[in-house]
Amino acid sequence: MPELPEVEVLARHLRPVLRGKSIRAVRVNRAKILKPTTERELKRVLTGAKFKSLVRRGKYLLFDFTASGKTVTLLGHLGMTGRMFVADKAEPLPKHSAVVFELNRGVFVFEDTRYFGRMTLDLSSVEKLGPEPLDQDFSPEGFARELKRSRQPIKVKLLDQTLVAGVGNIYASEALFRAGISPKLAANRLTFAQVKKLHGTIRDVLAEAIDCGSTVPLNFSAGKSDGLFYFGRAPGVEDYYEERLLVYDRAGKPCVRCKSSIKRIVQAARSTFYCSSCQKS
DNA sequence: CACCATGTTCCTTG
DNA sequence: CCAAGGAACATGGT
Repeated sequence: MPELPEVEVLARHLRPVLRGKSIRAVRVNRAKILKPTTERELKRVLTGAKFKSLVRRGKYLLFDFTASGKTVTLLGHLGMTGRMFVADKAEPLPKHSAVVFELNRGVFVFEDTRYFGRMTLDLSSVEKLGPEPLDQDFSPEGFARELKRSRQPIKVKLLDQTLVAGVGNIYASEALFRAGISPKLAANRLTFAQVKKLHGTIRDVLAEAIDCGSTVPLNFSAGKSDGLFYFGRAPGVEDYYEERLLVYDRAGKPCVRCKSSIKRIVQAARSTFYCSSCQKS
């Protein structure tokens, strides 16, 4: 599920749901998710803690709690398949519930089929992140400066979270298509005009995804439909939202702009989708 | 059985 | 120290 927009939508959903909640008990079903925090440590620090606030940074969620006068921060990351939701205590937990926080009312569940996600007290990953793409400090000039230092293909470079935080495999392809830039172009070969264009399309594509996700009725309770989907993917909402992913997972389908066939290539062991006619350089 | 999947980190190589 | 490439992590869908 998770690139920046999905995580942002999740944060907006969770904030009011967690307001006023305290942690009665912590259950850990898969300690690997806590790394490098230990199960003991997590329980010691968070049992009895009261939820204060939630901030998204890149694809990470930072939960602040107050525990015996002090603030403790819990860092969450959804990995590839993670989900977080608050449900009634009586509801059956999904199969891969890695960590379950029992609240004064209900349970806060971190579920992750592939267990690539994180729920930890170690905040070091967040310190390495680049600027927030939707904030002012993400400037075309700074972006250009960083791109100049790399010879990697631009698509691969966009996945580097120290360059800009929150862009993932789907929106990287989408932003490049909108900018008309080839995913294979070396980062340091982009013209400043291209950098400015890409800077804009990154912001646009992420902002639109957030808007779109924010208006989808959300139901994060256990079960299949948790409401967090990419553009146009939510079952039952096709009627409301036009398909917004213009290239991702559209190999062989006609380009929305020029009708030529969308290509799939592999870069850094990940799929890249693009239009070889609209994205020549 | 084969291949694919929204992400990050660790290890190696240059 | 740095950039870059590749494997590893674990499970499920097609």
